[in-house]
Amino acid sequence: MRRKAQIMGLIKNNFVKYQRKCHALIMRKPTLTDNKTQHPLTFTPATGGHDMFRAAFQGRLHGALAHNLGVQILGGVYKSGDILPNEIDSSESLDISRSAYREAIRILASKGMVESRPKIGTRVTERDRWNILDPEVLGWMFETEPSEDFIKGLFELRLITEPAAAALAAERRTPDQIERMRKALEVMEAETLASEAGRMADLEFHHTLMFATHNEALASLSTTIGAAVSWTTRYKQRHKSLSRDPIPDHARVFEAIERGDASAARWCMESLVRMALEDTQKSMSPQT
Amino acid sequence: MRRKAQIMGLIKNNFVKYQRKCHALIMRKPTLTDNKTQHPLTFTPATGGHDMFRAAFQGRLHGALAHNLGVQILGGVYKSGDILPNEIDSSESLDISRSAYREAIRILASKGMVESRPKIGTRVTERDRWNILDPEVLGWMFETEPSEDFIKGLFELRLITEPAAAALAAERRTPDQIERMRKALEVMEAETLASEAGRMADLEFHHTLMFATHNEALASLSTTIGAAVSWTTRYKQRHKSLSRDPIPDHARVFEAIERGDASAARWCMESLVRMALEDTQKSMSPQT
DNA sequence: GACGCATATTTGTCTGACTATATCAATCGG
DNA sequence: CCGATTGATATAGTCAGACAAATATGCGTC
Repeated sequence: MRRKAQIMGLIKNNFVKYQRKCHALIMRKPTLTDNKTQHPLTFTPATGGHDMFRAAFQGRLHGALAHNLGVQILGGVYKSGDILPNEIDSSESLDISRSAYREAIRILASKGMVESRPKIGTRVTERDRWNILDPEVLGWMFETEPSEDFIKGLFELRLITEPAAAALAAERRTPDQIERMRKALEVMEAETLASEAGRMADLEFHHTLMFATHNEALASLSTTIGAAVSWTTRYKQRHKSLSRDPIPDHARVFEAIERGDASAARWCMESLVRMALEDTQKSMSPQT
Repeated sequence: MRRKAQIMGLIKNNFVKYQRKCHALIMRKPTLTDNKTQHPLTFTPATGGHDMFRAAFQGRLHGALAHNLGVQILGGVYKSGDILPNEIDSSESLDISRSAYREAIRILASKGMVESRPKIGTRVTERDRWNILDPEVLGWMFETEPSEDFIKGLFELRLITEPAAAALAAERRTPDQIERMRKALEVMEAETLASEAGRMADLEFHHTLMFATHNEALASLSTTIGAAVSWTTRYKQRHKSLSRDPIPDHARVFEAIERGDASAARWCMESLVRMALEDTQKSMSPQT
């Protein structure tokens, strides 16, 4: 194995030199960079680009493709049971290599959205099998206006988990976590939710809260829900100015947690989420 | 661009032929087939092989590798912040191609467990960033004995979501779903949880229940939790025979849902989960 | 009519080369 | 002496083309 590699290396080196020469002679290198500017797949952060998500595929081809395909599937361009064109055709028509295409498909497959088998192709799975709680998938979901039912469902989930989590957090939080939440709250007060920094602080607040439950599964769910919250908040903002100031609600939750009052924390959080749902619904109903 | 490729292709083709010749001469190709029979990665379904999960990577190399790496990461072989050996070395030492290795890494990356950047390598991310609610990840988790805290956390999550879901299901279930739950219950009664079929019926019961909430997010969470339930059940079984018969609990939940009594459904479900937690804890404590 | 077998098609795997990118060090300018 | 620019280097990312494996489909045989 090694021996082979060595020998091949020797042979190759000379050839590569020749190749480079040809390369340079035949045609100025298109550098791929100026090609990329018009590549149909360059990830255009149309959504504003939360760092959290952008990080996942900053300019990586397979990531961008997975994103696009994911959005298309969620948006109904490909329906459950549809079979995408085979790898050769797909990669060719997208003007990318088969490897890149395959890696994109692997990403989708790992989120349960497609399933590929030899001789069959790559099939979009049933909707109830795909993993919509994956933060990335959730992000894709919000690229196209998600259905009202879906958003309602999301809030229902928040309404179930977050109050319970707040109660647990009130019992288990560490002083350090209280400090972090206090800081986040201060930032929120200063910036309001209209700014990116304010939304980030909101996210930090909820995330720290979930983390304070010292429950790994719950914390993970938080990351997801946090993502959703951030999306809906943005969504809400876009349609009309916020009708109520959510800061007092947050402050009440915080105080309850700080003094370790579990049932108060639960109750305040429930009211907070309910308000948020109301706001979101209000901002959605006009265009119904 | 095209032209370049063509010309290079011509030049290369001849070279490649020569290369192959050398290749063949220097060392017989191990045909991969007879190599594979003893391939260290052949997925041995040590866990018994739930169809649901096995389907994800039936013999696929990248799937098996993702599985192995995933288990190793979850098991602490690679810690957060560790950087795995580079792609060339890894794929060589595993005796697989770089593509297969890369696809495995993509799977892991899409679950948030690793993050790879040029010149840095592939780094294991912070534990709180990985997506433990992904059904596959959860499955991997149970390959090595998960920590008691983790299991407790999982049950806490069940304790939060399932009663609420039962209440919603009581209000929204369709006749069809009642029928499916009844059937599942019957199977459970006939087979008990000791058999595979019985466990499957249990899973079907919970899944249908979650589905009956007509809440997509909740249903997705159910798939995950269902997976967890099935794993813990198996886990429980392995250590000692079940101490209590869980069928009556299920029956009570079912009846409440059938007659649309939301608060009863919530209450019965809560008691069911609590019992299950107790059983699981009992079967874990001995070896503490 | 049922069962086994060939075939064709599609994903899966392999190989090797090249590109892009980001870190780190060294060098140059202030 | 310090800082910014630049270059070297190592690593993931992309590409291209071949071959292997799997399996649904259709054919042929019994």
